[in-house]
Amino acid sequence: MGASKSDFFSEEQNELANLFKAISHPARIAIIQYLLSVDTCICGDIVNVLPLAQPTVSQHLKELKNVGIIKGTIEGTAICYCLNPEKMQKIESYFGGISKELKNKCC
Amino acid sequence: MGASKSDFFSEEQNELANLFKAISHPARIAIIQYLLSVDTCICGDIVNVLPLAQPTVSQHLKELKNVGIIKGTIEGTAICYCLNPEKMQKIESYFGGISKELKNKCC
DNA sequence: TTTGTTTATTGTAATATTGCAATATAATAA
DNA sequence: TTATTATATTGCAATATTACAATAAACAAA
Repeated sequence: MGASKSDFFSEEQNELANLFKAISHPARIAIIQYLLSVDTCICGDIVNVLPLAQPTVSQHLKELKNVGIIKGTIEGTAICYCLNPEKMQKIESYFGGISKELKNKCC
Repeated sequence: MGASKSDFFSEEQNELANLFKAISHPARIAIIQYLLSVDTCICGDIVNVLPLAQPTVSQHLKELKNVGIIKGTIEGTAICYCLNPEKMQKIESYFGGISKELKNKCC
């Protein structure tokens, strides 16, 4: 058989996996970096920054939005995108927690 | 056409994407959690913990090893697996850096 | 209204991932 | 040597992801 036995794993494990899947593509990393590089939220021009067609970028943005990594607010014809600081901090904490636990061990 | 225009993205972007891809599967999250839950490195019994066949687990372990998230040392017939604290801290720092930068902005 | 602009959705082809049976490899024990 | 045990590799079928052309939807301006 193939792909994804997610039923056998916990909801938490699947959620974490989905979160990391959202940032497991170079185009989506590039989107995050671009949103970081500009001072404010950005309206519109994300498509022009990436070497991908508009529907593809739209899809990538959707995936980032689905897991809460970015937020988009409608601004007339355009949509303004922003990184979600809470989510970033949550991911940081997740790995911080792992690091902390690992300090009590040795290999 | 399909899948992966990685040539158009930077090496750093591809590396980050690959790192996160390694932890974007519930089985691999489960492996990380299991390695955290035991006090020492674990020799062997990872296969018994997961609802997957031995070759599948072996594959998942390989992917985690490839990006440096776990380390495996040969111990007689078995192999002892450990999480790599340096890698965990590096990921934590990555998101810490993002969080820090986001504090100077507002949406 | 029509036109232009921006983003989303649909459909589909190309590619990648997942899972496992079968098999191979490597090391130890008898 | 021949088991036995533990892990890795191969090959392949099932499924998921990626990319984009075509189209749709939503809104503003003329």
